[in-house]
Amino acid sequence: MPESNDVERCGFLFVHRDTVRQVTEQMPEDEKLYDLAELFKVFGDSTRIKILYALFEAELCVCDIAQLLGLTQSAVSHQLRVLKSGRLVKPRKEGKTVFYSLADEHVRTLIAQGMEHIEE
Amino acid sequence: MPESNDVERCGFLFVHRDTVRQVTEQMPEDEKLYDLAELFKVFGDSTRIKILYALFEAELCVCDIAQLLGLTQSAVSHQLRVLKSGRLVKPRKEGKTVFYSLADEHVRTLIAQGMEHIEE
DNA sequence: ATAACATGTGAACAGTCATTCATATGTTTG
DNA sequence: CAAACATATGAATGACTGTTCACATGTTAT
Repeated sequence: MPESNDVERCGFLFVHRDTVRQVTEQMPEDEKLYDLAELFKVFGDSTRIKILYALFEAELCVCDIAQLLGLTQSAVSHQLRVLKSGRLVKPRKEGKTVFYSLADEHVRTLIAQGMEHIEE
Repeated sequence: MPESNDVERCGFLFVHRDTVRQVTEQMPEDEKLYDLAELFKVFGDSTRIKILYALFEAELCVCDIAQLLGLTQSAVSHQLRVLKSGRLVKPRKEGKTVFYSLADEHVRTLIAQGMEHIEE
């Protein structure tokens, strides 16, 4: 943690005090920023992205996802846990099998937006 | 890496061969999925999110960002490098100081979409 | 009840990452 | 040129993460 005394100063901020105020007023609370970073962290793994893409088309059980993507059942289960705790997918239990599907439409929009940035 | 012989099979995929086809046809190439994950990884850190939020309001130099967010100059510089290589911010050199600003509007949209998901 | 099956989970390991510290690069000023 | 300043960078460290392996849990069928 840096000193609270402003050891570092380049002089620009003193000229634009209103900018400082705007930034600090607009900035969300630390907890929200942390949560936001956590959300993006969930998208930040190619295995999880693959799983989400698979669920774009249809509800699938753990075993299906594993086969379809060439992954271990255990790996898929671990990642579904992460996706579930991020509220990106939701489970539906039917006997001994569990079907997963996208939790809401934000998932599609976010991934689509990301793809746009990649492909520009 | 799992066996190519399908050791694991739960039987559901055989019933819906068209679903398998849909998923595999719709799935982007591995490289694109990897790049997409890389992009989200850049958003997946609260320090970088803070920096982006600060740049929402105004173009800022490294020193300004450090002061404004209570971070080390070195830490900010390292993170700006990550943000720059992800094409989320762009630099503008003016003498010895370097001003950074958002690279395009996707940044705002993506963060806004993420916030929506958090706050729902 | 026992066996077969689908999924969940904990420990362990290797790889990745953010921060700090020291220092280098490049620019302006005296 | 030398000193001051803004920024960049490389190495080191501690923390976190994804996968694998072994096994536990819970369900269905015989």
